Amino acid sequence: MRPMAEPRRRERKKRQTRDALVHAALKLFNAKGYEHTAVREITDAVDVSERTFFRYFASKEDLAMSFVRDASDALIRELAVRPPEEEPLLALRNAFRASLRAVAAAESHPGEEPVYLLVVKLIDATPSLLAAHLRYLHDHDDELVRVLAAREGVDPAADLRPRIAAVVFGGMVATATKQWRTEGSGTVDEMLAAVDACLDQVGAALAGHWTARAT
Amino acid sequence: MRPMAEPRRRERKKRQTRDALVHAALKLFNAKGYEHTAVREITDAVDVSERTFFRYFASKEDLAMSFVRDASDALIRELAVRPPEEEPLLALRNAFRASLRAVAAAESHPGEEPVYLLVVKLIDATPSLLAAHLRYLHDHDDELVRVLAAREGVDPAADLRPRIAAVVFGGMVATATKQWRTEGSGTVDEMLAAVDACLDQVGAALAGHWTARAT
DNA sequence: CAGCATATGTCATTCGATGACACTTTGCAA
DNA sequence: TTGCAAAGTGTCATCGAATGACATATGCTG
Repeated sequence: MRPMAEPRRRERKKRQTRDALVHAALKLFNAKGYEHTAVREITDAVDVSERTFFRYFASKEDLAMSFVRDASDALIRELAVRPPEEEPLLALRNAFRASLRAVAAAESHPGEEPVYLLVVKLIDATPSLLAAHLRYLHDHDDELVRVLAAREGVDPAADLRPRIAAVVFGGMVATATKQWRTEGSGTVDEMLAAVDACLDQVGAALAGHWTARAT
Repeated sequence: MRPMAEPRRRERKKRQTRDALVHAALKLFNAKGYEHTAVREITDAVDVSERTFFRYFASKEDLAMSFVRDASDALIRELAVRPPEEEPLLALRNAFRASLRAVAAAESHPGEEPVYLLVVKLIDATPSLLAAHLRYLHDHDDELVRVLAAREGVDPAADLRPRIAAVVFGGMVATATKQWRTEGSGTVDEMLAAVDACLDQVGAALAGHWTARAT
């Protein structure tokens, strides 16, 4: 008959090897860099065949992007539960804050650096991963757009505003990440502060001429 | 002694093979898609070795990105010569208009579809190229930031506004391109109109709640 | 246990990319 | 003109990512 929620050993083992692959990969990536880590090395560390790796992940890149997916999903979820009174950009800001905290807290052994921050730094330091990340954002802003449009009761197909808000917000996060990477100690709070700083100046950056002044 | 600007045959031949590679590649890309075109096929069409290809271009991707580089450079140039009275975003908009027109007019035989538009469509339709394109924008916004900051006389290191303006503008171009690709006939004028439409709504998208209304 | 579905392993192959080395062409100078 | 040095190119070998075909092993269900 049908597989019918075939639980137990099989499913557990799958999750087990998957986790082992991710874990081993991350360890190697952080030790010798993404580019200089062969898939072979990852699979050797877990003792599975190379072919198996590509049954779990579409590509080496895909493995690294799994964290991005998680974070993106978390953002969407948090945005969906923000109170409707909050204006779009404030809701995005708060949702980002909540999701980043949640993702950083999850899957990180206390006392150690949050895994998610390691991944962010890895992505930012690896050209091909950065490209993949940007494309992910570009490809998945539709979900964000949907939620934003629903919150405000507008039609996402006819109204450009939700899409624009999502794109601008994404751009600010990307910009803030760039700043965050090059200065400071790389904590979650600093990241949030950087995003806030960017968002706080969007209005000023787009309106009229800029008056010379210290920031 | 030193090479000392050794011009003539050598340089001409180099440009010749380079152009031949680009031309052959573009033809093949548009015929069977970027992914399904092997470097081998390109070099066979030009009758050079595969190794030579990689002496001209760092990668297959790099060849496709050469057009993006040209367009980006054109935008920077146009922005630099915009009258200082124009506000930053208006200057960007006008510079984009001018550069797009220039790039589309260049290297396109009259009567045919501008080469540049073909490339834009190719990039947009090819995931890996889209990723590369986004990364290019992300990596090269510093140049745009410098010019913007210089125009307005602010310090790009201390002031986030030029960077934010550049990122937002880039986001709008990307968004407009997405729209442009999915609806309409894909002309230069439609592209410009799409960018204008996006830019015209940035203010409304970022401020307060959205009132439901037809766009 | 039998029989099935699924997960995994093995093998072969394609394609992008890079290093090492030899050969040819071009430019320059004695 | 001749001869040398440098730049350009070709050939060969190799690596890594990714995919298809096919066999094998493992867990699931009756």
